[in-house]
Amino acid sequence: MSVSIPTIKEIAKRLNVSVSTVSRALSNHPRISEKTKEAVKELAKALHYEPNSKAIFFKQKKSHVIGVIVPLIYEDFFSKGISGIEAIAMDNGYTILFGQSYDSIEKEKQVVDAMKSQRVDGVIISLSKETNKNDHLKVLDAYNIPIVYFDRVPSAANVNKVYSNLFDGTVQMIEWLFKQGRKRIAFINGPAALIASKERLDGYIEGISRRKLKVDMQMVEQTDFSENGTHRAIARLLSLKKPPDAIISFNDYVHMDAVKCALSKGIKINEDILFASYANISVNKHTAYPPVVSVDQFPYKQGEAAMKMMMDILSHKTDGVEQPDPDFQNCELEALLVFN
Amino acid sequence: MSVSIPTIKEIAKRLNVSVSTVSRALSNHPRISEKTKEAVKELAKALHYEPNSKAIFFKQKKSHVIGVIVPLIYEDFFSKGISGIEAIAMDNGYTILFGQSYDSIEKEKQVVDAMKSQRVDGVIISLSKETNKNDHLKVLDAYNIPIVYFDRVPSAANVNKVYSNLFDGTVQMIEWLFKQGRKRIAFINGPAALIASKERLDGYIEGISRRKLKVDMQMVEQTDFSENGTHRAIARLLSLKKPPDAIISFNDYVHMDAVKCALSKGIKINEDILFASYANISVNKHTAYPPVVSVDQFPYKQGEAAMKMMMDILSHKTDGVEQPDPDFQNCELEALLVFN
DNA sequence: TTAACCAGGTCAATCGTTTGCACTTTTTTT
DNA sequence: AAAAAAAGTGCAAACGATTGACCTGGTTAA
Repeated sequence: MSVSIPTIKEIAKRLNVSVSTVSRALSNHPRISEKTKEAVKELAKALHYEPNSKAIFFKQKKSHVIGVIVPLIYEDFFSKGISGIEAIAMDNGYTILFGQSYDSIEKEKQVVDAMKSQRVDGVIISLSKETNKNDHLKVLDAYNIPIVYFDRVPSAANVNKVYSNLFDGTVQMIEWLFKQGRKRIAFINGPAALIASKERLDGYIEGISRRKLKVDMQMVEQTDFSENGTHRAIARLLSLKKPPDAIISFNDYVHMDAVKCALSKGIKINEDILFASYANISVNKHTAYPPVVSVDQFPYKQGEAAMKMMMDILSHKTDGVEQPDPDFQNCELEALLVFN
Repeated sequence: MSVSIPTIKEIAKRLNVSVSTVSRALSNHPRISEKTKEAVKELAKALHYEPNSKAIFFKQKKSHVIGVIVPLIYEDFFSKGISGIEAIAMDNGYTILFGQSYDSIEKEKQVVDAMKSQRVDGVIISLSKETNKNDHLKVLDAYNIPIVYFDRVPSAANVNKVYSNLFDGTVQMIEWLFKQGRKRIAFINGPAALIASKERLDGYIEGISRRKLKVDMQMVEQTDFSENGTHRAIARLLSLKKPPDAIISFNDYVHMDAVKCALSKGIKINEDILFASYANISVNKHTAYPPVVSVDQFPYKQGEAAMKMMMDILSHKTDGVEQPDPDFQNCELEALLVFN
């Protein structure tokens, strides 16, 4: 089975040259003659030599590994985000070290520590729910590990971040619903504590106001994301004297629960009431009642953008030297409407 | 910003002892006096010293990193599997290096190479679709990197693998449907080339036969997983003189498409026809028409089992020494019925 | 008294690779 | 033909931590 793994030493010995010559030959150093280079490369290939990245990265203080931390990988949004991150990483010869926070700060810290101890070159993170602080990530500073925040970003300005503009997307969605002739647009928001809720609500208010209509808070409900919570919200909306003719759900899960409840009350989905949502799961196209319109945040693209930003930061890092004035990057992607 | 990262050397210098003393003090070596140990540990804490795993792993030829390769992370099944893997890894001080094959052998090779070059301690892999060979993983042997196959396992016996028994699960599902009084049970299978299709079909045939009924291949349809493919299958089943009173779909995606189509033909879901499926997505509980019964493969548990197996293999690996007779582990988990 | 022993350390090699510097040969320039 | 430049290599240190072998000074047993 496992014969000893070939090293640069082995090649040097067999060719009767020094290890430094081999090292330089393999990296195409100009001071090495073509003849020697060829001999070395040939033998390297014959032995299936592969540089030991552990040793190299140890020496160069680089790992070519990026840590990626998300709250929950089985949320479609994040798994797609990771895919985008991974694609760009691969293209650049980087690999991904992976961790989940399960929306717990405690776990998040733990994962961050693991990443630190593995000496990743950088960390891309989507903060755990309800967190917009990033103190527990300060430890990475000491190790000079850059951080790119992704989607769930801290509010502070002095960080690198990639996120999408839900505000504009929401305004657009309402504009579109108006164009379909809907005037009583209801909104099932998430818990008020979430930044994501505030963003959406602000967009909702702006969208409604822009049409010179007054905002009716009767039309704004709230859910804790449980099926019951959503059912209560829907039930109240449907029991209004003037029930809505369009309902925007916080996300696709809420949307599905909303539809389920509305169906049971005999509502004709997307006829009596148009259902809209924020796209975050991909099964919609398979379900019987997808939302007619969604605000899509393009998680894959966001992932790509985050990794590109990371690559950029890493390439500008003057190795080992103190950064005089780190420029923080801010990438706001547009959220767009998609129709089913 | 980044002051230099503390090393063992730094501690030694400040305490005027040798690096070896520091190293031993930190690892609680009996030869070091309590006094020295305490002094060292105290300073280490004060400086926020953290061992450089790159250096350690380089020296010890261990990385404490496990490579995990799955076809598609945004398939619920795999993201849950990864979560299970990650949980056990965390508990054991391991981290996960992550890669997707996108069901392409080419990509799979690429990822395997990346893992190899990162010198992971082991690889857990779910093979890309339609592959049950593992030749391209042989390269890992040369580096003595153990492999645990997960869910999509090769048919060869001399490998470590974890998978679930779909055959039994399918038989059980049919038994249950019979108990509900259903006698005309149809089955929408996947492409014949897939092992997963064969497993299910075998279970189906066994389940039907066990009730001393003859298997009617009219009741077995096939889909290529496209919405149209599934619609065609459903359409044909519904147009039979004796249409089915139960339909088992290959998976939840197929199930949703099937329901969508059946609805449009006026079928009362789960009344006229009971719908069953193989659980692989978690949104089912939110959808309006979940399958009444599913065969669940418990991906999270499978992930845990795979990682535990890996830990076991790693702990039995007599470091550096040639393994005389590697014992291959085989873990077949039971797939169980779940009801909605 | 002297060898034997022990506690508590230190030394130095090692892992695989990179890289600045020094050292030979050539080749070129004067 | 001598000096200078260029080309091609080798030496050895370095990265951070581990570890077997080797000191040192004191206590104990013979």
